[in-house]
Amino acid sequence: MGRQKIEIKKIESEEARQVCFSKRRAGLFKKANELSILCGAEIGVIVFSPAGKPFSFGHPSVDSIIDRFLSGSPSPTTLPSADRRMPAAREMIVVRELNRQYTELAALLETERRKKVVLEEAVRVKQAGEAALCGANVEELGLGELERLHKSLEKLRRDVARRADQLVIEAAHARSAAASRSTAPPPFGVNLGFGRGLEGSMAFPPPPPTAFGYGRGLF
Amino acid sequence: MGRQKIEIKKIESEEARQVCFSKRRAGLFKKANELSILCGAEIGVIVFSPAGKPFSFGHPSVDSIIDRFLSGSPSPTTLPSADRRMPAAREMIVVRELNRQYTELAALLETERRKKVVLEEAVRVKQAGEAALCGANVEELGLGELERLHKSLEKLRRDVARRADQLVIEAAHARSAAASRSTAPPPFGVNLGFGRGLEGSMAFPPPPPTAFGYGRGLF
DNA sequence: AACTATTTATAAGA
DNA sequence: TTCTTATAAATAGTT
Repeated sequence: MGRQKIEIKKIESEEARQVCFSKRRAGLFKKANELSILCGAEIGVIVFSPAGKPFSFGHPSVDSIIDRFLSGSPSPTTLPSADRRMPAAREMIVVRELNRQYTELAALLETERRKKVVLEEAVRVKQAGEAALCGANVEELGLGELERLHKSLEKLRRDVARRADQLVIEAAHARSAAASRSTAPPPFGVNLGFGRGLEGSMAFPPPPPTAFGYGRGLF
Repeated sequence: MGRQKIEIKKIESEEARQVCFSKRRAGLFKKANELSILCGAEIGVIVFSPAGKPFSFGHPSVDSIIDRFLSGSPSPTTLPSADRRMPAAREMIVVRELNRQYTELAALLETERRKKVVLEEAVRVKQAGEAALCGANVEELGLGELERLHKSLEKLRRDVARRADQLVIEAAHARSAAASRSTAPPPFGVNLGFGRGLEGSMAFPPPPPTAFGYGRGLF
């Protein structure tokens, strides 16, 4: 829906995928909100981004929707009753092992990501700085080159300043960075992240007056 | 969206409301499906019609989404409500979910590592070129180095601006950028003995065998 | 993040 | 409910 029709298949470009995800998630939540208001329906939407970050929309709240759904449906997915005998011992060990590996991997990933950021910065600085640092021969440059160099230097200067700030911050929060990673402020009344207690119905500007049984009560 | 614009407020006519609900529910599910495919996101949508009838869409399945959402949220209020049903089966689901997350993380880590390799290569190339050009060694971009670089860049920028004012045009100085190359993707595979993370069950298009995955048709 | 050319979704009507 | 159609919305690609 835009400049060109696209095929509905996985977007390969990571960046494009992220952009598309943000746009369409917003669109999806808007649609859900409109449906709940227009038709007095109760709706819950949960989305995990490709990176695994959870987003949710709920009217009146995601949890109330989930509760209603679970209590109303006798869980059809559960496997045949084949493992009711010895659940605890072995299972617990496995769970713990999985948890351990998970944590380990997560830490590793975090480390790699930090390294990557530094490397990316290094590449950028080198790219732009190469000409600058080695350009003791400014006197030889023409006007066009000078203008271009000037622009890139402005940008580089900002980048470097930002990078310096980042390093200071990273140094301070290197340890706690893995745990709390909230980045975006709540666009509208939806949950961003795992935090509880902030969800609810007030999804868009006009909080639905609701004359249909469910209030905006958070339940 | 149609013959005329409508205000987003509750539709009074019962019939019109029902029609609108059907159309928009279909639209919402379609959007959810597209998002899950395009962006590789996991999505669950639950809708209760004004009459109280439940509809759901899930990729890979509503239940897996709910489970992931609940297990990811250390909430004292939500976990109990979902946990009071089938303890044994839930354990299994948790294990599967952990395994799924593990696999996902491993893939993510692999992606990051590959990127890092490419970046390292780029840095090496740049380093060689730079050393050849001016002998400067900026490999370790610590905070101190960045500060110095920042200062020198500011100065250089001023010099350039001044230089531009003189409008001295001389011979152009062309310099081609260093090329970057990609490296071979090393294999990566870790998995415990637990089959697949998820039983791609009632999903939308992926598992074509089963009927269309949305709607649980209770009541 | 903002902008548009297009594609989609959908409100009415049949 | 389903189909059609005029029009409002969403959004892909671009900047």
